[in-house]
Amino acid sequence: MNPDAVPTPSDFIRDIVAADAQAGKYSQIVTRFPPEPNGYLHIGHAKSICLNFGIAREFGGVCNLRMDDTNPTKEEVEYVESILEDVKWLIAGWADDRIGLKRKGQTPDRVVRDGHPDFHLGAVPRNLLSATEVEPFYASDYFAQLYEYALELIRRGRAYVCDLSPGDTDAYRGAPDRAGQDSPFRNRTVAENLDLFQRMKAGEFPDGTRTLRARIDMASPNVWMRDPVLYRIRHAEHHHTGDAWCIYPMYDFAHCLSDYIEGITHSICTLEFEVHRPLYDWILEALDLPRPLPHQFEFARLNLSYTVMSKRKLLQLVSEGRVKGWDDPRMPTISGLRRRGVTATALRRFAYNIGVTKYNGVTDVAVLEHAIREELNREAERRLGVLRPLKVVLTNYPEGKVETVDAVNNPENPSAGRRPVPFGRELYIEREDFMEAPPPKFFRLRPGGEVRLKYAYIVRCDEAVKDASGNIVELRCTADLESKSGGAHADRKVKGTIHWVSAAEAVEAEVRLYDRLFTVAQPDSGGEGVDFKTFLNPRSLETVRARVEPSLAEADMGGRYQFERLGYFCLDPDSRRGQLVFNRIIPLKDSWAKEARK
RNA sequence: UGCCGAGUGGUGUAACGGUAGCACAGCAGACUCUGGAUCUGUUUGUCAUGGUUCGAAUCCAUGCUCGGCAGCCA
Repeated sequence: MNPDAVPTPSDFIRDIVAADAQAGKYSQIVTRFPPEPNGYLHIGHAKSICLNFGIAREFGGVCNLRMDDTNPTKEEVEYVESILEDVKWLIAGWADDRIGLKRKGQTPDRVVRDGHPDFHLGAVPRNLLSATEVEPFYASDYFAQLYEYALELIRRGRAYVCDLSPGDTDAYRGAPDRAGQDSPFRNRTVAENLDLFQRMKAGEFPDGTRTLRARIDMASPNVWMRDPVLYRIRHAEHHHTGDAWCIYPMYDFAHCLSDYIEGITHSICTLEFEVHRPLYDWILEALDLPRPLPHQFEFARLNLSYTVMSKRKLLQLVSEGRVKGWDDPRMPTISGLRRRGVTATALRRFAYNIGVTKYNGVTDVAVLEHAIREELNREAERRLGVLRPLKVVLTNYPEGKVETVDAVNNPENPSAGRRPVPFGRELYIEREDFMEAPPPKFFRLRPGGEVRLKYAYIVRCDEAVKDASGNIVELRCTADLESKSGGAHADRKVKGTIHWVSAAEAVEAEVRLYDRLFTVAQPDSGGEGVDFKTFLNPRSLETVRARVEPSLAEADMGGRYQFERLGYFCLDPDSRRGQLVFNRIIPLKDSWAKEARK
């Protein structure tokens, strides 16, 4: 089954888009995904990507990828590149024909309507240009146009240059339940504002000495309407525009106008921007723009149990070395999940399953895990691998004899075929599949007990050999030579079946076993002054030397395998020729673990 | 204590005045050469109180609870 063959999603935002499309409000639906390149994308962004690109594909529209890069001091090209890669990976084969990009280096076209400036820059039609000729949109590509819009706002008496210091600006703003006070610079003349703003741009003033502010209402119950800052002075190098500018627009000013310039119809963001919506609309309306205005809609961001989602916290984990990098397989980043082996289709299915609402809840990470297993169970070929090897000698099996057993590649998909696996006198089995004094309902090997070796023989354990300190180092067993799988007398039933590898033929591999990064469901709700890192799981990564069946020596990067009875695994990029490194994507559900806890 | 928003089983989400459903999780069982998968059954819910209505999760009122907002961050 195609994992994307799910019913068309429905939610309150799609309802709005559908109604707008129905009413013929727009010639085309245009959404946008606007990350700030100040960190790596995480699974919360994946939710947003699935929403925005999903709407684009369902309504025959486009979703522009835009870098929201208006703050030079926090943004870097490394982040731009990772964002591009992550988005492309996540939408590949699904909505990659809907991504809105622009010609490299292109900036908005200038149109003058009724003497007022207007700018437009739409996405380049697909297949018109090759991948090397296009790039994402950048808010910073609109700095010149935004500057013109700012001048227009000043001319209309809707913006002014304010000389208040940052501290005074705060003080004048008042509090949520206390009106603010007008800035003493609020009533400067248009000419003076124009002059000052141009000089701000020219670099005449140091950082923090002046701002451009919207002239709205210092007594507004919505603090974002209390003459919000539109431009600040920052003599800083910008990753995309270099040193061309020393004034930079604020989010609220840049975002709505970027949306407008690109012809966005539905600007979908998260709940915390709800209080900014009046400002979003105010700016666009104050400019009296000639084309249809974009509208902002808000949905609840994703919160996942047992992890953290804020870029600030993820950055902290990276910079403090708590994880190996942004793409550490334990990270909820898209690159981390990708390296871990999680597929894009699983992420999309997850996004579909959780839905879109305005309720700010916490999604159980089990929902994600289920989406991952569901696909992998269907798709992944099975292999035999032993994570913690315990040697087994079949005392009645001829020395030096090697036979091959016939193993099923994927019981969920017969067309995946079968493969030969070597079998011999000396084997490794999983240490935890043997217990000297097992509890009830332990269906694996025990002294005197029998177990089926998957695809091979039923064996009985005769003796557990121990070293001087009492550790079990080897099991001596006898095989029922009549019981070989597929053989004439194979139908004898035993309660347990375990996996194994042939000692002589198995290859060694490093296997990285990942567990949740945090020990508590909500690490960032620890209460006052409790650092989320307190709850870091010290055992989130365990590395073992495993033995895996020889066919895995040819495992390919990007391949995903189920090691039978254990979980799903994929090759890590750290692998070298002859040095396999596997990541455990996710373990199989383990109902024995549950039983054992009782 | 100003403004904005949200409350449906353990979690997430449907039902748009007409049988409260789905998914995940849980539990019980069947089946199984993966204690996987699959199948069957099943526990648990409309924040509260009033009102409108033949009928309310849905409409109205009041209250309660939770989240967001006072960056020259986004």
